Order: sequence, then C-alpha cells, then structure tokens
Amino acid sequence: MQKNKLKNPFKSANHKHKKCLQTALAAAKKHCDAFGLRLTPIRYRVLELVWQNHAPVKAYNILDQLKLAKSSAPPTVYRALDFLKEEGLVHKIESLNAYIGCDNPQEGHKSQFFICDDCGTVAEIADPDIRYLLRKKAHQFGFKIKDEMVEIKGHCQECRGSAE
Amino acid sequence: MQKNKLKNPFKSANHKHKKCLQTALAAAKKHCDAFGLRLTPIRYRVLELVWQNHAPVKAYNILDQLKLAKSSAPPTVYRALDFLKEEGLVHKIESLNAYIGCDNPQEGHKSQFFICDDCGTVAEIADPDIRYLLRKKAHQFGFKIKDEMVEIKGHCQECRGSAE
DNA sequence: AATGTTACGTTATAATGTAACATTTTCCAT
DNA sequence: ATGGAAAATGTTACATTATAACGTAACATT
Repeated sequence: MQKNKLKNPFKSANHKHKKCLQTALAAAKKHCDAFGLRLTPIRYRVLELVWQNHAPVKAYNILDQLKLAKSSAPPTVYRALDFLKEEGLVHKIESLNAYIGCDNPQEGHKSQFFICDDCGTVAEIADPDIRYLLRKKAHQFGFKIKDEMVEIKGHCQECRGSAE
Repeated sequence: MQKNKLKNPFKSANHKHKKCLQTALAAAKKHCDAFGLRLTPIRYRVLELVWQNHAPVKAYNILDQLKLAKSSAPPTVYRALDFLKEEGLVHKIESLNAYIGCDNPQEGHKSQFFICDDCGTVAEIADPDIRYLLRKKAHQFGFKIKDEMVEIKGHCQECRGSAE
C-alpha cells in the first residue's frame, strides 16, 4: 500500500485561497508556456473564476461573471472549459455538472473527488491504490480503461464536527 | 481480496435479453410486493423500456416511447425514474445523463460501472474491495461517505477483439 | 497579398430537468 | 360502500445545461 501525499485535502482546502489561486494561475501559465499553448485572456479569466472556489462552479455562473465585463454567450465559457479540461487545469464533476480547478495538470488528470454535501467543498486526490484496483478489476474481464470518474459524496470532517 | 461473483459482466450482458428483461421485471415486481410498493403501469413500463438495453437509456428517449402509446410529459418519466432509482431498480449514469436497469435492488445499490465507449454496453459490478478501499481512504481524512459514483469508461473485450 | 489556423462572436436551438398546481386514482378507516 | 387523506399522474410553463452552425478577427506562414 503506497502512501497518499495529501493527508487531509479538506483541511488544506481551508481559507486564504487568494494564495492558492495565485499559485494555480501561475502554474497554469507555466504549463501552457511549456507546451506552447495559448492561455488567452478568456481562458485565464475562466480559470480564475473556477479557482475562486474550492467548491465546484457552474458554467452559467461563470458566464454571468463574464457578462459583468462584456457581453458573452455560452460557447465562450464551454470552449474555455474544454480547453482547460483538456489540459487538466480544471475537472468536471459529472454528478454536479460543475467545474473545479486542478493544481496538478501534469499528473495525467486522473483523480478521485470527495464532495462534502454540506459545505460543497471538494477534495481531489490522485490515489494510486484506487487506480490500481480499478485497473485490476477491469483486467479481469478484459476491459481497457480510458477514463475514470470517481466522485464520492458525503460529509467532511469539519462539517461533521458540530453534528457528531 | 474477496472474489467477485461476476466473472465477466460484459459477456453475461450479451444478447437474448428478452430473457433477462423478463427476469428483471419479475424481480422488480417481487421487490415491490415485498415492500408494499406500487409498481404502477407507468413505472413498470419505464422499467421495461430501460431494460430493453444493456446500454444506458436517456430520459427523453423513454419519453418518446411513452408518447407512442399516449401523450406524456417529462415529469412522468422523471417521477418514474426517481421511484425506480430510489428502489435500486435502475441507476443513473451521471457521466452520460442516462439510466440503466439493475437486477439487484436489495443489494444497497452501490455499484461500479464499466462503460464501453464503442458498443455502449455497461457492466455493473458491486465490488467489496473497491468500496472498502474508498472507505479506507475517506476515513483517513475524516470523510463520511454517503454516496458513491464510480464510472469507468473504456473498451470492452468484445470491441477490442477486432482492433487489438 | 493570399492562405491557413486558431480563437472568438453571435444566433439559435437542442437536450436535460424541475416547479407548481390541477386532477385522478388508490388506500383504508369508518 | 363511502368519504377523506394520501399517492400518483396530468399539464403547463419554465429553468438549466450544452451544442450546432456559421461568421469574423487576429496572427502566422508562405
């Protein structure tokens, strides 16, 4: 059993994300520079809007924000999100139809998400044990994995504090 | 490591599902009888329509089928699907916005899905190892799981046969 | 300058899902 | 059996999520 680098992704998600937002944006720039990709103003702005939460953000919510500065339409947002997804800079949470920033673009963007139903915070982990097990199971019946969605709902430690 | 009862859920999914459709419908009836639930004609019909595929079926596709017999509107379908989901008789595949029959209502309806991108077939497994591992990981940071979504996309053995 | 390519603008519409309220059906206690 | 509550369905309208289709701008290459 390998160790998980993130001890408590919820704890680490807590507050002062002006800092982690800056870090994420800088990382994104670096990533795009490295691969000759264009992190255009729209894409940058969308990424920024996604990162302003550790909770998933909806496409039309982003669109509303964009509209504050300038008339915009759905394709603008979806195109930017597609680009960012492609590069692993954001993930779509399928069970919420919403998007969340990822600070680990290089890692191949296969992650597992733990979503707190109370505060909405999402913790992303990239756990090799889970991935190994899924691959092993798939292999048992000749299934070749191309993509993985693991979204776990529940209650995080902080939110359980008061209730339990 | 515990054994998985289903050796190859894809193989078992192959054709002649007139049979398994009948079985599933009978099981659903039995389940509802046992719990004093009303498997009304609409609910029965929707379940039947879902079960006519081993691939996920979309709500509006079901609606179109219902309309053939009688004028119907979206709430009719979604209500029936909600009931069936509640009872574990169908599952929603979140990443496809589509629904698939489940023949194991009693089992607590926590399953993992392997979805073939080529033929659309979905294999459902209820694997204790995966669930155990997810719980273990969650426990490490105090997360209490309420619901689980595990949807794995790729290519099944049959579809890989020709290509590889 | 002509062409190619990528990103973006714009309009319209498709696809998915729900709110709200009216009506009908079923259940069951009397 | 029957009247009243609860459950299920009908109906209309609308909200939300996503994409198609086509045109234009900006910039690079030849």
